[in-house]
Amino acid sequence: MDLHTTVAERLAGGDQRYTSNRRAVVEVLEGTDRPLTIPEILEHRPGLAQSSVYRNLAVLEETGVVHRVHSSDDFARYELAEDLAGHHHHLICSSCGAVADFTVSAEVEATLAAAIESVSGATGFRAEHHRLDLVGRCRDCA
Amino acid sequence: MDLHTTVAERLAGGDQRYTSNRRAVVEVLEGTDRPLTIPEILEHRPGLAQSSVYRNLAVLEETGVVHRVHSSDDFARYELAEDLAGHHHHLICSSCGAVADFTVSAEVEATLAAAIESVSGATGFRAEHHRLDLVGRCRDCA
DNA sequence: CTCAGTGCAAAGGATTTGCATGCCG
DNA sequence: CGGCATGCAAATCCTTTGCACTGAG
Repeated sequence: MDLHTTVAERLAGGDQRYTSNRRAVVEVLEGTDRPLTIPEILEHRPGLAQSSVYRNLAVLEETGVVHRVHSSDDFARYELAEDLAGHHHHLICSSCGAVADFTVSAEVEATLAAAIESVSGATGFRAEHHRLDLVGRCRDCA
Repeated sequence: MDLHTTVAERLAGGDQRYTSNRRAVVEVLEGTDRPLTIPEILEHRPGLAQSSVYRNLAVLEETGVVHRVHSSDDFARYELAEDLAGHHHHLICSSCGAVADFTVSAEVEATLAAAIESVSGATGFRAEHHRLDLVGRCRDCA
């Protein structure tokens, strides 16, 4: 299924429109392999108003189209939701806040999933998903 | 080795003093099983000045005594560094931002460590540590 | 004495919101 | 037409900083 069709349907399910501004944001996120900050998104589409990007990302997050990532700096980062971009993890630079994607083998994921399952049952916490991040120094900051 | 002795030494190593305000912050973090926000720390020690807590937490973080945790809300949370409080993971509520601690078995940790090792080699990223978080709804928000 | 630490108040800065306008449905 | 989306600017709010004062060494 086409990404934009899926996004349009997901927005429609939340009584939201797939406007050109929202499509622009999705296209920017579609064309990258790491989460982007709002300033970075604005660099890709200089015509967009900052406040609209903030508002549209909020709508897209509520609708399950994008996902917000917190790093070590003051900027929130956004990426397409996992069911749209695939399950992956993040390398987070503790110095500059840069974030890159990476994946691990299916066996490791299975081990994780099993461990998480047992934790959920024991705590009354209803897990939606897990996050495995690597924190360290990126090549530039090393 | 006593916690406060260790903290004092670690601060001294960074040419910092272990003042009563800093000790108060460490004592609050010592007496909890989850990361705390600055407002929460101030509730435990109403006499402290907010700006001093911010500044002291910054010093304690640079010295490797405490660790900053980002959640889903706008508040940074702080806990004792892993080598002081033990390696653990976080349950993060996607609704209210609450954070709780949990641990997984040594086997799972070993699997993770091996997977992380291979990723580090492949990317030029120098990993300092990993973060495995569970995101979902806490009991109150479920 | 000296200088890091402290407290108060003011400033910073990412993010949010009010309001008038434009556009999709 | 009606209501959501948009853009600009102003407001929010966690966090940081300037500055004068205090206290430990």
